[in-house]
Amino acid sequence: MVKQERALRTRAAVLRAAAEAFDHGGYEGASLSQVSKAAGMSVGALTFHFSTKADLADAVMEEGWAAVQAVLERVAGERTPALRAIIDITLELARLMEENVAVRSAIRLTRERPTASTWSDSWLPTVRKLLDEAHRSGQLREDALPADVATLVEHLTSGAEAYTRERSGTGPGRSTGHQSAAGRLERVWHLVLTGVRAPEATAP
Amino acid sequence: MVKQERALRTRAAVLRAAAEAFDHGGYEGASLSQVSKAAGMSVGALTFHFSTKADLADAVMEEGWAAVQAVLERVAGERTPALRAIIDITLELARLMEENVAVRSAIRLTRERPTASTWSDSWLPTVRKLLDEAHRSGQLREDALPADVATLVEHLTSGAEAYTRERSGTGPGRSTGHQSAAGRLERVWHLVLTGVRAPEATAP
Amino acid sequence: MVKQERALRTRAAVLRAAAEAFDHGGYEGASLSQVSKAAGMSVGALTFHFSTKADLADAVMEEGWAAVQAVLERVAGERTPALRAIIDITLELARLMEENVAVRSAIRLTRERPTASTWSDSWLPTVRKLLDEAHRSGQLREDALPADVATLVEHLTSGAEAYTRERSGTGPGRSTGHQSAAGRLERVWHLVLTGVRAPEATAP
Amino acid sequence: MVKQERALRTRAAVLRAAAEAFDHGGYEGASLSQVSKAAGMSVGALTFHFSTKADLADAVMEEGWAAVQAVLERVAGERTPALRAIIDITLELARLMEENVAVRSAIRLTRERPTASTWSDSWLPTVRKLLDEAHRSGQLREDALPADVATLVEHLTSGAEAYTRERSGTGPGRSTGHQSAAGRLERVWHLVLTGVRAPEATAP
DNA sequence: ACCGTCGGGACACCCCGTTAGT
DNA sequence: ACTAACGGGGTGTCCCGACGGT
Repeated sequence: MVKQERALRTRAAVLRAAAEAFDHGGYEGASLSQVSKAAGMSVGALTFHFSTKADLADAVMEEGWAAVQAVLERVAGERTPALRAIIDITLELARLMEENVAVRSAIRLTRERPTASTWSDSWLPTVRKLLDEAHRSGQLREDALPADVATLVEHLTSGAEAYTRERSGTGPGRSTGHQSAAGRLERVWHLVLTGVRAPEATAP
Repeated sequence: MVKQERALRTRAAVLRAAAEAFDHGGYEGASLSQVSKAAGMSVGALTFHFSTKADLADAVMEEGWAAVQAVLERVAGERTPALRAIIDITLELARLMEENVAVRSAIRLTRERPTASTWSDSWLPTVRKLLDEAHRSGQLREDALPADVATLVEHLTSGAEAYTRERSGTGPGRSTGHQSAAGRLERVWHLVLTGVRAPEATAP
Repeated sequence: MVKQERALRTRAAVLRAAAEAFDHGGYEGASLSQVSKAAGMSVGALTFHFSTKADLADAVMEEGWAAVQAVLERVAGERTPALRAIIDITLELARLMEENVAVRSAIRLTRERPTASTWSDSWLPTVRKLLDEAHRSGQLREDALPADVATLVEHLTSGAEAYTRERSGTGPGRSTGHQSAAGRLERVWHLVLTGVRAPEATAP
Repeated sequence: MVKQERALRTRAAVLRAAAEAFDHGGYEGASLSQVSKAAGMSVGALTFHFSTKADLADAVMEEGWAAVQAVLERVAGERTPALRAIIDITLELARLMEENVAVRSAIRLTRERPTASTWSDSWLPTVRKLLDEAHRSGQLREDALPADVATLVEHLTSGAEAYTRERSGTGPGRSTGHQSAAGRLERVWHLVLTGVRAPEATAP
C-alpha cells in the first residue's frame, strides 16, 4: 500500500524523537507532548502508533537492541582472535552509544524501568563465550579467570556509557578538548592488557 | 532549645526519605507527597524545612557529598603507598554506594540535574594527585601514563556504581548468590594490576 | 446487490453492540471504540455507517421504538376489553424491557439525551384512548378519573423499568430468587384492580 | 479554628455544585472542571477536599442519604397509623426528590455506579416494617399480601422519581401546567387505596 | 458502496509543586 | 507545622475527519 509507506515514515520520526526525549530525560521526564512536538505531529497521531507511553518506550528499546545485535553479529562474523574480538565489541558498543540515540535511550530505559533484563544481558553472553575461547587458546594470562575478566569488561562498558551520558548531558555544543568514549576505552584497554603495576613492585 | 532538637530530627527523617525516593526514581519520579508520607509528615511541614524540591535535592546531594569527603580524608590520613591508596579509595566508594542511600542518591542527582559539576569531580582530584605520586615513586609501569590510569579508575568506579544501582533496583529481597560491588572491584583490580593478556602473546 | 446484504448484516451487528453499550453505560459512558470492538470492526467502519455518535444513538432508539410500536399494535389488534388491554400493554412492555436490549437502551437514551419526546409518549396516547373507552363502558369505578389512572399506569411502568435496570446492572449471573418484572407487575395489578375496577364488573 | 469554618463553606459549595452536575449528567457526563467552575474555585482546590471523582460522588451520595434518613425518622416519630405513615413516607420522598438535588443525585448515582446497595435499600426496610404492622392491625385487605404491597410502593416511588427527573431535564424554565410529583402521587394513592385498604378502615 | 488506516484536537482525571494564611 | 487553595501539565481516551484500498 501507499499509505503504509507514509505511516512508516511517521513512525520512524516518532521513534527518533522519542529516543531523544528518553535519552535526555529518562522515562519520567520525557513527555508525550514533548515527543509529538519534536516529531512534528499531534499527540493523537502519536497515540495511534503507540497507544501508551510504555509501548513507545518498548519500541525504542527494541530499536536500540536491534542495533546492538547487528554490531555483535558483525564482529562475530569477522575472523579475529577471541580477545581481540572482545575488545572490538566494547569499542563498537562505545561508538554505538555515542552515535545512536536509540541505543543510549534503550540503555537508560532498561535501567529505569522495572524490566526483566539488564542491558548487559544483550552482549554479555557473547563476550563470555569469546572469553572461554580466549582462555582455552591461551590468550589470557593463566591466573586470569574468564569470570573476572567478564566482570572487568562490564566495568569498562559501564564506564564508557557513563562518560557518554555525561558528555551528552552537557549539550551538543560541547566541542574542543574532548575525547571520544571509544578512544578513552582504547587507551584503557592498552593499559589493562599489560598491567598497571610496575613488575618489580610487590603485590599491595 | 528543645524545639531545635526536634526540628533536627524531623529534618533528618526527611532527608533519609528523600534520599530513598531520589535513589529509587530520580529527580523526576520522586514526588514530594511520596517523601512526606515516608517521612511521616505533611507536605506543608516538608515545605517548611525545604522550601522547594530543588532545595531538598541539594540538601541530599550535600549529605552524600559529605560522606564521600569523609571517606577520602580518612583514606588520605592513613599512610599507605599511593597506588594502594587509590585502590582503597575505589573500594571504599563502592562500599559507600552500597550502604549509603544518600551517596547513591547524590550520584544519581548529579547526573540527572543540570549541575555544574560531575560526581567524579568529588574524588578525581585526589586520585590524580595520588597517581602522580605513584608515578614518581615508580609504582606504575613506565609506559602507564597517569592520565590513562585515571581514566581507568573512572571506568571502574562507574562499573561499581552501575552494578550497585542494578542490584538495588531488583528490590531488597535479593539475597543469595550475589556479590558485593566492592568484592567484584577487588578482583578486577587484581586482574588489572598484573595484566589480562598472556605475556607471550603479541599486541593485538 | 450482494454488497448491500453484507452491509445490512454489519449494520445490525453494530446496532446490537451499540444497544448493549448504551444500555450499560448510557450515552456518555458508551464509547465508539468499545462498540466497534464488540461488533468486530474498526471505528472507521462504524463511522461509515453512522457518521456520528448521535446518529448511532438515534438508530438504536428507532429500533427500540419500533419494537414497542409492534407490541402496541399487536395488543390493539386483539379484541379484548379496554381495561384488560391496558394491563396487557404494561405487561408486554415489561417483557420487552427485560428481553430487548434495544428497547432498554432506547428508554435510557430518551431520558439522558436532550430530546423532544419522552419514552412514555410512545405508549401513553394508546393507553389514554383505551382508558376513555374503559371509562365510557363502565369498566372503571365511577370515581376513578381516567387521567389519574393514566398517571397510575405511568408509575407502574416506571417501576417495572427501574426494576429491570436494577437487575440488569447486577450482571447476568444473577439467578435464583428473582422474579420477572412482568410477574411483579401482574401481582401489583391484581392489588390495584380491586380499587380501580367497578365493583359490579367481573374479574378479567 | 477559623480556617475550618471557611473550609466547610467551600466544601458545602463543592457538594452543591457536584450534586447538580451529577443530577444533570450522571457520573460520567459530569466533569470535575465543570463542578469546580460552578463552585467558583480551581480544580486543585476541589482535589484537595475530594481527592478523586469517586470520593466526590460518595460524599454527594452520603449527603442525599442523610436527608432521606432524616425524613424517615421524622415520619416514624409522628404517631400515625402504619398505612398512613407509609403513604406519608412516599409523599415525603417525592417532595425530597423534587426539592433536594443531593437526593436526586444520590439516587442517580446509586443506579449508575457499581455499588452494593440500591437506593430503595434506604427506605424499603422501614416501609416493610410498617406494612407488617398495618397487616397485623387489620388496616390492609385480608387478601393483600404485605410483600405485594411493598412491591407496589416500589413501583410508585420509581414513578415519582422518573417523573421528577423527566421534569428536571427540561430545564428550570418549565412553569405552568405542571403538577408536583407529590401531588400526582397523592391522587394515585387515593385510587389505589380503595383496593389496598380494608373496607372497614376510614379514608385517610 | 464498504471498510480500514492514519491523523488531529479536545478534554478528563489525576497529581504535582507552590503559595497564603494561620 | 499544617490546612487550604492554585494553576499547570501529563497521560490516556474519545470523537471525529480525510483519504485510499477493495
